Parts: sequence; C-alpha cells; structure tokens
Amino acid sequence: MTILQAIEKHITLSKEEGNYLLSILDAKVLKQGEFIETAGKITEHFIYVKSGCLMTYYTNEQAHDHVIQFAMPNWWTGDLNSFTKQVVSAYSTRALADSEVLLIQKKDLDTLLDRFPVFEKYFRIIFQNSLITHQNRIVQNIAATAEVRYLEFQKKYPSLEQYVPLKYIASYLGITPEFLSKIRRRLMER
Amino acid sequence: MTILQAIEKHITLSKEEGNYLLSILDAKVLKQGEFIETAGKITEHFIYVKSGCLMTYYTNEQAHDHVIQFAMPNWWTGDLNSFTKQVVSAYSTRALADSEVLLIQKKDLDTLLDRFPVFEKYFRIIFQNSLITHQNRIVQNIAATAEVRYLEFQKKYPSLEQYVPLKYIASYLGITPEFLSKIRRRLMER
DNA sequence: CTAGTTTCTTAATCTAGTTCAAGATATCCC
DNA sequence: GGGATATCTTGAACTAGATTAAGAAACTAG
Repeated sequence: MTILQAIEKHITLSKEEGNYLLSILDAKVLKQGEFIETAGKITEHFIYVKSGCLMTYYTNEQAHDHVIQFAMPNWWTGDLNSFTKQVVSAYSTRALADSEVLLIQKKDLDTLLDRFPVFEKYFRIIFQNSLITHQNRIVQNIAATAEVRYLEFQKKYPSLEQYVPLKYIASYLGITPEFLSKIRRRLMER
Repeated sequence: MTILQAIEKHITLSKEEGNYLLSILDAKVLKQGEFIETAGKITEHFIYVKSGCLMTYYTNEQAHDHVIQFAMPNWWTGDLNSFTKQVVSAYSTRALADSEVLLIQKKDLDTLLDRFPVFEKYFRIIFQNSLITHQNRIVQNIAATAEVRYLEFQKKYPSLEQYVPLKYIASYLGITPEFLSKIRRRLMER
C-alpha cells in the first residue's frame, strides 16, 4: 500500500494535493539498528514507515532504555514534542529491522497544512486515533499486571515478537528482561 | 476566559464560525460528584470544562477505580474512544468539584468540522498537544518511581491537591492510597 | 451538636517485580 | 568455521509497592 492509498482511507485527495505531498517527502532506507533521530538533538523529521519497523525510546540517567513505542508499516512516528516545538529531543528513534521511511520536515509540513487544509483533517484523525491508543495503554499500565500487558502486546503486535529482541519488549512493557523471561515460562507451563 | 478566547489562542475565527460553534454547545452545571458520562453507555458528548474539575476513570472487575485523567478549566475531556466510534464506554466521567461544562454531540461536531474546516485545524492542534502529554505520562509510568511521579503530578496540577481526595491522586499515579501516604510522610521528613 | 460516613494514616505481612551474577543460546563478523 | 558479542534464561537475595486491618481525622447530614 502506498502512502496515498493509506491516507485516502481517511480523506479524499485531489491529484494536486497528493502530488504536492509526495513532492515534499524524502525517501530513506534504514539498515537494522540505524538511527533516524537522536536524543539531545532537535527532531528534524516526522517519520512515515513504509516497511520494516522502528522504535522510539527514552534513555535515563542510569543509561537504561525505555521503549515508548514501536512503529509498524503505514504508521507515523517520531518525537512529536521535539518536532512540534523544535526543542531538543528526549528520545531516540532507530530501525529494528531494515526499513524504508518517508520523511517530512517541519517547515514543509507547516506549508502543506497551510496550502491544503484537507491535511489538517487527516492529521486530526491520525492524532485522535493515536490518542485513543495512548489512553488505552495508560489504563493498562496503571491497572493491569505485567502478564496481562504482555498478552495484550502479543495481540496488538502479533508479528513483532519474532524479530524484536525480547529486552525491548520488556522495556515497552515497563519490566526487566529477566521478569519477562519468568512470565514467558509461566505461560509455557500452563 | 471564554471558550472562544481559548480557541483563538490556536486559530482565528470569523464571527460566523464562532457563533455557529456557540449555537451547538450545550451548557450544563455539575454538582460535586455528579456523573456526566457512565461506563457501559455510549458517550454522548465531548466535554469542554469551563470551570471546576472533572475526572475520567476506569473501574475494573474488582471494582477498583483507576483515574485516567483529570480535566481542568479550558480542557476538553471525555472518553474519546466511545465518543468517536459510538461504542459502549469503558470509562466514567464525573465532577470533582462544582463545575460548569459545555457539551457537544457527535453529529454536531461532525457537522461543525464539515462546514467550518478551521475547526479541523483547531482539533488537530489540541489532539497533537494532548498526544505529547500522554507520551510523556507513559514514559513516566514505565521509567520513574511512584515518588517521582507524585512530584511531577504536583508540578502539573499545583491546585488540584487541595480539593481532590488523595485516593484519586494515588489512583492517577497507579499506586494505592496507603503507599501515597508513605511517600508523603517520607517527603515531609526530609 | 452528634452520629454516620468517607478519607487519611500507620503498621504488619505479603507479593510482584528488580538486581545481581552466572551460565546457556544465539547472532554476527572476519 | 570460530571467536567475540549480544541475547535469553535461571536462581537467590532484595525492594517497591500491595493488601489487610484498624484507628484517627475530617467531612457530611439530620
């Protein structure tokens, strides 16, 4: 599925609108492990995932990584705070597998939204859906055990467990790799 | 501050646009403790808080409440999932203090967005900012101790602690009231 | 004012999840 | 292919936070 087809699930685009969007997108291929944004720098791009998989994570003072989100094909990702306000980013984003991404710069996105307001609607819908997902995750984090969160993760990202190191999944769940190991054994034994 | 003034911090409205918005808003006064939406029903309204304070929470099978968010004056709130998809809500929303709210129905919001696309931009910005806040909270939940989360809560909602029962704050933080008590004593003793 | 209810705290006991350390597997790269 | 490196698991000791229970404080409403 092309990015235009994905977008047209939510809104209708004219030729001109579609072409203009494509003209400001910058395609990039990422090797597994490669960084696209780095904590400590200002986020240059909002990122659309064409193929592969990325993750965005926070590294604390003790150098522990905390995975905020995984990004699958046809999702937008990146540090929205740093991108929006053009402040130094707290998060890094890198490829978990060989990936293709489309990048858009802040000034180009601003121009796009100004010239073709239909994209306001598109991003309104995207952000609204994302907000619902985030609210869900917060409820899970405060109300559910790690085991339940793990089972929910498997439902939400069925393909991911095969090729993402378990330590990142543990991090996403907010637990240690050791404890995830225990949970997995417990589940196997049943 | 009126709702139109609040909105005009983000976008510019014509007389007609402003008046149309006002015409579809339904003002309501809530007594402390009063429900505006209830888990198990379809969320009828997206809620704008004029004054007072609301909370939205999830109640699990063991009848434990989990506070998802507090809503302060000039914020929008409610169960976005239930409202957007018109499915049964998992959350309840009620007033923590005597409050004034403005309500908008789904069909009226849809019409508003259709007739006056400038509101697409407004809600795009609102949802985008909210998403940033939610991402922040997720990081905190998986990376920070309860004590740090409590201190952050106090920064974010300086006025709230005075009149919101501590048990709801504990719930928002994802801990028990008893443990919040311990944290508070620990902090006092320093 | 007072009885009843809700909220807050304290303390003892318990458990989900962490930390540390070590061994076992798998993956990468020359 | 083999050595180096990263990942995954296991277990023992530990700690953040939960649970239970009970008393103190605060806020209702009659």
